[in-house]
Amino acid sequence: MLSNSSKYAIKAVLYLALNSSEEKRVMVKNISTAINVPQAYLAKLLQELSKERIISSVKGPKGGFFLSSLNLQNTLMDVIDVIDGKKRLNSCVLSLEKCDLDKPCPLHNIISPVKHKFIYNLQNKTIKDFSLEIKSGISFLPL
Amino acid sequence: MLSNSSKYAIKAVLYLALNSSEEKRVMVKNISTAINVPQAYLAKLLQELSKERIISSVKGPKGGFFLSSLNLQNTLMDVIDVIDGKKRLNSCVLSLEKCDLDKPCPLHNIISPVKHKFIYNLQNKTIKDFSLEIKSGISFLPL
DNA sequence: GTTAAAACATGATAAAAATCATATTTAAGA
DNA sequence: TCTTAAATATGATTTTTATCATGTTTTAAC
Repeated sequence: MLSNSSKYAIKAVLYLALNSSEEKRVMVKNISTAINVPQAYLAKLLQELSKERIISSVKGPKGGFFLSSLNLQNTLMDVIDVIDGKKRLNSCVLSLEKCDLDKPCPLHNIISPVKHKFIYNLQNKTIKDFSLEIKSGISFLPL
Repeated sequence: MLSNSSKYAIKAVLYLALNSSEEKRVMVKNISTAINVPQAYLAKLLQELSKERIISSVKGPKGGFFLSSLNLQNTLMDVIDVIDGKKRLNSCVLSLEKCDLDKPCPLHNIISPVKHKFIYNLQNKTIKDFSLEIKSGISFLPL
């Protein structure tokens, strides 16, 4: 469903949503220990996200990664799209090309409703929305 | 969520449910072309399922794979367990160890309800149930 | 301007998943 | 009993994913 890379990227982005700002940049090292993801690997992921303007960064001393208020308007689907590409999430559980409402595969009806809700949320809730939920104790970011 | 291997295995088992019987065995070659999966790879998967008694087989000429009436009582979860192991489906979307009802991760509430429904169906509907649904036109097995 | 701290770029390695190949065993049928 | 058709067993190869390593560029602070 989601690649490891996407999971890492989501965790990192949510971490930044909670712990960074224009003025308070965070460096890979700190993010990686906080969310428990190998540093060099995470660095690569963050660079991709940065290149696609999903997150922000500044080089040099006192530099690091952060989310601008514009970045906070992105969705987790934007993150996933950059890391996994668009196809992965949208394909049928059994990877059947021809599976659709008219000719649903045997697992379609079981999984379809959840998946749509899942995708709907991923592409409609902003990163800011998620961070607010975490701040208010509705959800959590354990390691 | 499901590995490619599991998807292949599920397709093969459902194919057998519809097209085989104690007397009418089907050989890998025919299954593989029917469900569009590489023959040698599928052979390996079927052998694992056979060893675990999820499906039945006889060697030699006129041999092949089939589902006994006992086999038809198995569930797709049995298939998945053999191919992917038990952990894969049950883990959190973000692979967070500590994600649970008490401390749900940000995606937990979005995906949890229907995932449970999915898993419930996988382990409670028999392969026979699925084949009946296909026979009655409720669901389909395209390629 | 020199130094140092950070992201950025690129590529090498390792591990896992998917795929292919080949020899062995079993059983039917002549 | 011999041949042949099938599954079975085993392992090699390829591809993808995950991980590691190292050099380059940018920028703050002195």
